[in-house]
Amino acid sequence: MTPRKSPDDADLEALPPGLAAAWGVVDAGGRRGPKPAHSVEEIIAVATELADAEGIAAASLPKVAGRIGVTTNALYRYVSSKEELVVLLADRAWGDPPALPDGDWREAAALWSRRLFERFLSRPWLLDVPTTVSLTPHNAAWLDALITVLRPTGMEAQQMLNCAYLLDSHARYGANLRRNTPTPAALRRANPDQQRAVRAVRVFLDGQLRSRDLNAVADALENPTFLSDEPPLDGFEFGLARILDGIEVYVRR
Amino acid sequence: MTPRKSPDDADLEALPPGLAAAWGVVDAGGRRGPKPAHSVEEIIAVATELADAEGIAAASLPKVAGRIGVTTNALYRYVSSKEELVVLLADRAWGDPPALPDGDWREAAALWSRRLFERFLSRPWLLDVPTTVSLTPHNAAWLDALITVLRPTGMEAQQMLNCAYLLDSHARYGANLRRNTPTPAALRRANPDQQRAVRAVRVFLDGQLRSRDLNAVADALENPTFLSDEPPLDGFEFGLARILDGIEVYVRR
DNA sequence: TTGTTACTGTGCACGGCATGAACACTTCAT
DNA sequence: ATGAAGTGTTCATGCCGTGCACAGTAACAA
Repeated sequence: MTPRKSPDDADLEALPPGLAAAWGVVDAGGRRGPKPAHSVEEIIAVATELADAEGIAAASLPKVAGRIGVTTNALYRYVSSKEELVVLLADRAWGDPPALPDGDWREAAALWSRRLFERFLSRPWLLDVPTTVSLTPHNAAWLDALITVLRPTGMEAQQMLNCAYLLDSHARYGANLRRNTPTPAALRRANPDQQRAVRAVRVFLDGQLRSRDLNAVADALENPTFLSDEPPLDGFEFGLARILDGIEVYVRR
Repeated sequence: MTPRKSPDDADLEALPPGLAAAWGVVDAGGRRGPKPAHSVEEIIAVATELADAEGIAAASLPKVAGRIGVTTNALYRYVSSKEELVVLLADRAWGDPPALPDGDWREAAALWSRRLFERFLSRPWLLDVPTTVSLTPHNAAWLDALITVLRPTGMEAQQMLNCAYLLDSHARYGANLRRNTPTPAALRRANPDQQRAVRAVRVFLDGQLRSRDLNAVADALENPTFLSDEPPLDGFEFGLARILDGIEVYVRR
């Protein structure tokens, strides 16, 4: 099931760090010596816990190792570098793509983007992972799911990819915005200090913007911005609708 | 010209690090003691050089200090933390927004997004700056420029902001993609090692994708992806056209 | 059985990073 | 002139990722 290194594979050395590992392609080594006491899976799981709890910076090698009960350097027996660990971490965090209805590409694409958005909301640290290695298994599975439902539109492969980029980009950006700007509801739930901080930023920015004649922005920021609580009006859904409309225009030639 | 701290300002302590500094709001301190031998401007300029040359990681406090000819800790007399420096760095890198034609909102918005895209291409490290502090002066000026040309569409302030987010998001994502995936032309210019690396990735991914029945993706990747060289066909322009179409549909109700 | 070999986890070490605290020195306000 | 405020340096701490030598262990070869 899991592909192994074989002579006809391209030179694995030339691949960016983590790529081969993410796809499960590793020279599985002989079986001499002590059995490893742990596993890459365990390491990823622990790192994920840490990242979930305190952000990506908390998933450092010393902290992961400490929680596993092992020296930092022992991790290098499982993972060739920090970067590789992060790639594996990110791939795992994507998880499996949702099942998409076929028949209505627009509805399917909307669902795809919403699910992705929610993924990013629930694992905000995923937004902090640099996206140098583009395609890893889970990641690719998401992409495949989307392209599959887009095919009936008759678009070319290129353009389907570009549509996927649009929807992915939007989900990321929206999730990032929401992370930095709590919704009114979340704000009401927040502690007084946080509420005061948010208010301070608003007041400060309004003052600065107006004093520099950036009134267009100041006006737009007056009522709390991106994500209101009601889905049909919030920024994510608005942008999603625009993107889908734009694609629809294109599909209808 | 430069606003100073005054008693009626909101509590500056509650603001995220760098925000107040970015807007030039600082308690300007007495004028006792030795004159500073350097300036925040100089520090930012040096840090920008370093970031331009070797990426954001090269703009570390020791390196900046070293190049200025001063101890690392001396920088703390000008900047209260690394984070603040990065915010200032990013704001400066945005630069001034382009002049936009009025009369045709669509053309203006397209121009805005293209210019932003180019900005990100020429300063890729800007994509690595976490966007926690959203609005800084240059940044806000860009936003203001766009909103100003969108106003004639009659959209509400909220929706204009959301459109700005769409265009910003697209520019960022596109620039990031291109950074990781050289265009065919750039690839031809690259050295043999890089060419081999890119080819290795392509071959590897194709193999992996097909062996997992992710053929939709594999097919889409067959011909080199996002950004071809000819503007009307590349991924950025495609996505931009979709977004603008989507906005146009909305504007025409 | 006895090496030999490959692999494990540990200990030690390094250099880089952001940042804090004490200090000597300089300049201006009083 | 004196003292407060502000400058840059020195010393220090605690993180981080990573390389290397080592002792131990388990499978294979003789």
